[in-house]
Amino acid sequence: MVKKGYGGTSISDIAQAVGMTKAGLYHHIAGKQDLLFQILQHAHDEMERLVIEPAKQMGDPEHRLIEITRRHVRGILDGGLEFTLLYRERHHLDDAQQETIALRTRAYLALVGATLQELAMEGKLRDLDIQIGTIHLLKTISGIADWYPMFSEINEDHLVEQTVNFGLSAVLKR
Amino acid sequence: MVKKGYGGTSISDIAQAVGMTKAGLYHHIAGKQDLLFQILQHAHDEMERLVIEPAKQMGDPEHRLIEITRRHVRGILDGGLEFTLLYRERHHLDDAQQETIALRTRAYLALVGATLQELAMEGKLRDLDIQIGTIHLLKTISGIADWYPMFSEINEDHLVEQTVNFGLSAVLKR
DNA sequence: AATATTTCCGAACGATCGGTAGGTTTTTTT
DNA sequence: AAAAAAACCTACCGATCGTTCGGAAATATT
Repeated sequence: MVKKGYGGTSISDIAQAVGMTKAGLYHHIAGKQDLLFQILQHAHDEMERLVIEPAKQMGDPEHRLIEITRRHVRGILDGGLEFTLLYRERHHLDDAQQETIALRTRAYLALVGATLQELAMEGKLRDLDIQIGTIHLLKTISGIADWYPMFSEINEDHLVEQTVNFGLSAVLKR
Repeated sequence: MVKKGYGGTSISDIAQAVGMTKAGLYHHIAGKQDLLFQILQHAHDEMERLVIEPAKQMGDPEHRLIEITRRHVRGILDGGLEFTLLYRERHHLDDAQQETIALRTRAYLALVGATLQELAMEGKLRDLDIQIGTIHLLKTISGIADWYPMFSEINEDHLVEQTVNFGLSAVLKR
């Protein structure tokens, strides 16, 4: 589904991938739409466990921003968050499900936004629009999931550090 | 198709959108797959006309980078390049078509990469991996198409300048 | 060993998919 | 005004879609 999209992936495809029949698979899922919802919920669960919670422990906003970037990129590379790619298929959900996902996404955005705000008050931030900076920062990170499979010769640790530097340089005075 | 994806958009949907029947539409297109190919080709045509050609006229690499960013973002906001979003549906094409699109994409990437290389030789570039920096830069820009519809209250000129600053700060010593 | 529960499958459903054949209407060319 | 070409439609094709049902295996519980 990551490769071929929601509409391009049939229930038969999924069933075959897990070594089952369609009917057998339907004993475990409530439907195709709900499967997508569960996947997105799981992705957010992992995001909170591996990125948000650890980051919230950090008092210093600069270190927090570095930690968020590092852990988020690492999460994508480890494949655990790769289905963040399915986030863009959220329009296939019903309104209530979309709202649930939107809330969790906005919470993550707010965390990064608040961190930039703190940095601004410490005088460490460049003269930039915090909202736009926040989104650009997160797009740079989440975008890795889009292109990294095509450039897999790049060393993972190297990519993590380069991304941290790229993001920090973009928003911090340095 | 931008909203619902290639697989999620039927020929009937498209026909209805242009006020025609399926059979009527088929008088103008060779098939669904070829329609996607033509759209991507057109997007690249526009990209070359509105972004690449003007940028190639500029001798100074810093001004060239600014021009590329400004024109690419402007192109997205003007909607003419919005279907860059369909770029991620390229796996629905056959191998030959995919290669054609990949070549044109790589050419754009190479233009930005070469510009960063020039900046490096002028000593204006930060200590960064040019390949990764290039991709991050272009992801920041093209990513706008993903989220701007959800934040359409942001002023367009403001977004353009903020994006130029974000990108330049990320890669240039300043 | 008997029973209950979970897991899975074969077969089929109505709906929709991309695509086509043949003919009618509209427009352009002469 | 006649002829040619382009635009468009109705009706249908086989294939596949998501989903369901009744029952068969397999597993767990007693």
